[in-house]
Amino acid sequence: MDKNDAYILERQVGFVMRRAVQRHIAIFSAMIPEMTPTQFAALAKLCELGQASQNELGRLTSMDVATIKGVVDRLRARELITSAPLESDKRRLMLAPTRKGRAMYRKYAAQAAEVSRQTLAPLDEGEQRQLMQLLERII
Amino acid sequence: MDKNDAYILERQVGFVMRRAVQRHIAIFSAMIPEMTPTQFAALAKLCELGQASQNELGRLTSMDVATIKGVVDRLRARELITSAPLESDKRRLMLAPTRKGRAMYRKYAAQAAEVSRQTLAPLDEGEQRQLMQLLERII
DNA sequence: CATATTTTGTTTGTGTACAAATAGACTGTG
DNA sequence: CACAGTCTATTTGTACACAAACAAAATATG
Repeated sequence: MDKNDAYILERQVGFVMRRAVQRHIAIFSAMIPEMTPTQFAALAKLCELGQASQNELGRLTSMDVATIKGVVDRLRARELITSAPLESDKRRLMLAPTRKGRAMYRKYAAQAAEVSRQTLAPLDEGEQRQLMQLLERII
Repeated sequence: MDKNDAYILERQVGFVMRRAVQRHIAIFSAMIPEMTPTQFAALAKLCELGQASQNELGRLTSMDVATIKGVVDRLRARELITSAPLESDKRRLMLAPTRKGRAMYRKYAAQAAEVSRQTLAPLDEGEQRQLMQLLERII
């Protein structure tokens, strides 16, 4: 293999993104030890929607069926959301935030925004916008 | 909460990066179903080094002690690497790729590079460089 | 030299993440 | 209406990822 096409782990997008996500999660759990980024994402989306089926919530938060089930189970165990089968479509499990869940969301929304700011802190504003736009295009 | 500081999940770096990583992993496992990105990373780094202790390999691939142990166990189970306690320092577990492991690495190195290309394919060359540089700065 | 500290590795527990198989409920089409 | 196909949710199994607690070995320091 030539020097020019050597596989250099540190220069692969996947590796760099993985490390960036690791740092982000570390910042998140330092700022908000009460819940994980995934749990907060699901709670936030459900608060935004008011209610949603488990499947719907999974799609909107990019979690597959098995993953969203686990997240929902844990949020429900902590009484942050409720779930009930839908009368008009018995396949679907309708979810809604509890009062406690909405309070939790309100309490941490500002902190969660701050997590994003800290994650991007090494960059100036223009670079932050750039990074976000580039990332959105490789999704 | 004001409209301007509403928490919009889709605009948070963490969420966007998580989705980008998901897409990357999907591309990887389509191109290289034989092993995971993590396993390939560990194998690639070990092939580059020739040998390394488990801890060392973990640090260089950004995996914590528990994670690297699992990855090493699976690579060893497939006889892609060997491990042996070091005589001069009995705490350390020295790892080295087997012939089979090196062959596996050689076989897939080009494909792994192609995974990175496909992940970045929506961007032109300048944008790809930009994204990589920005990501490296938020690690 | 003795012991406090650090380093390396293991174990356990929790939480994503995804594939594949299953079951029940709905929808569309003949 | 019947039934094939689709949708929703669950279950199981595998694989990261990290925290915390532990043990053994090495190193540092007094």
